[in-house]
Amino acid sequence: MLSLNLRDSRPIYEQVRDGLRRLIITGAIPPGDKLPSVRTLAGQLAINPNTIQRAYEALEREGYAYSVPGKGSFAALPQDVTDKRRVELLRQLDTIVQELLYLGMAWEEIAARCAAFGKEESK
Amino acid sequence: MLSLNLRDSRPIYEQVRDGLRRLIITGAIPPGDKLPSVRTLAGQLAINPNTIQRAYEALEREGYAYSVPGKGSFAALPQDVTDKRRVELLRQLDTIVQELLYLGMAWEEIAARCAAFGKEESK
DNA sequence: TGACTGTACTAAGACATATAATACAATGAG
DNA sequence: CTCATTGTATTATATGTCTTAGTACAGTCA
Repeated sequence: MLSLNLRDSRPIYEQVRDGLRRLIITGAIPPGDKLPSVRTLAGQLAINPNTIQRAYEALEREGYAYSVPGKGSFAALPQDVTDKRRVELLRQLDTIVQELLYLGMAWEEIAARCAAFGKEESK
Repeated sequence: MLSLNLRDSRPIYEQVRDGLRRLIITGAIPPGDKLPSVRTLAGQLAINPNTIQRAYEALEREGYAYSVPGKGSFAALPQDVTDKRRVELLRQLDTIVQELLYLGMAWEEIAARCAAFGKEESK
């Protein structure tokens, strides 16, 4: 389900956060479905529950999940994702596109890559 | 020339690296031109020379700069930028586009944003 | 020669990360 | 109600990274 690279320089809680976000985005965890409990996921990944909690807090700040004490944590609806996340993604997109252009890649080629994802989505 | 946010969680050497990379990409520092010396830039930014050196090492690994002992550090030519950087950027691009699509943004809109940069470039 | 350059190394402190060990309130099945 | 599970909070500790400080050495060039 999730994989970790303990050698990676990135903090574990970021890897968990990005991994879960990806599972939600790809639909592997449908909106409204329950995420693994803090203790369960910590056991599966063989890490501390506090680290999982930190990843869940981050996902909740972004709007990708919400937690209910006594019940569990759940995947949120796309509509509930905060606008700050959208703005941040666009900012990152601009930076990457600008550097790719500097490296000699044509903007048509970059746009085509985005289009390919769009058509993939509608299958 | 460069600005730092000491409150930011990001390490200073990463801010310096990204800032210089941006100056090179945008053409503010043309290929072949000399970058500020380790000690000079450290003095201007009021930080330690070791921190600047670390940023320069990173830029050299990416291919955006090269250093010559006794002479200085210089902006590299785009041709010398490693292919690994290109692949890494495309990987990041895919991840961001996929998340933007999940958030409901149309791929035409994303492609148009890339096109806007492309036309900006040709002015 | 002397002033500059990049580079290397050690030591110390500040800070983030991760673990460990508890504790508490809310939930829901029995 | 009882009890296991849930999220959440707290404190303490160990480790690694980041940054500064200080020093040193070799190459470049006026």
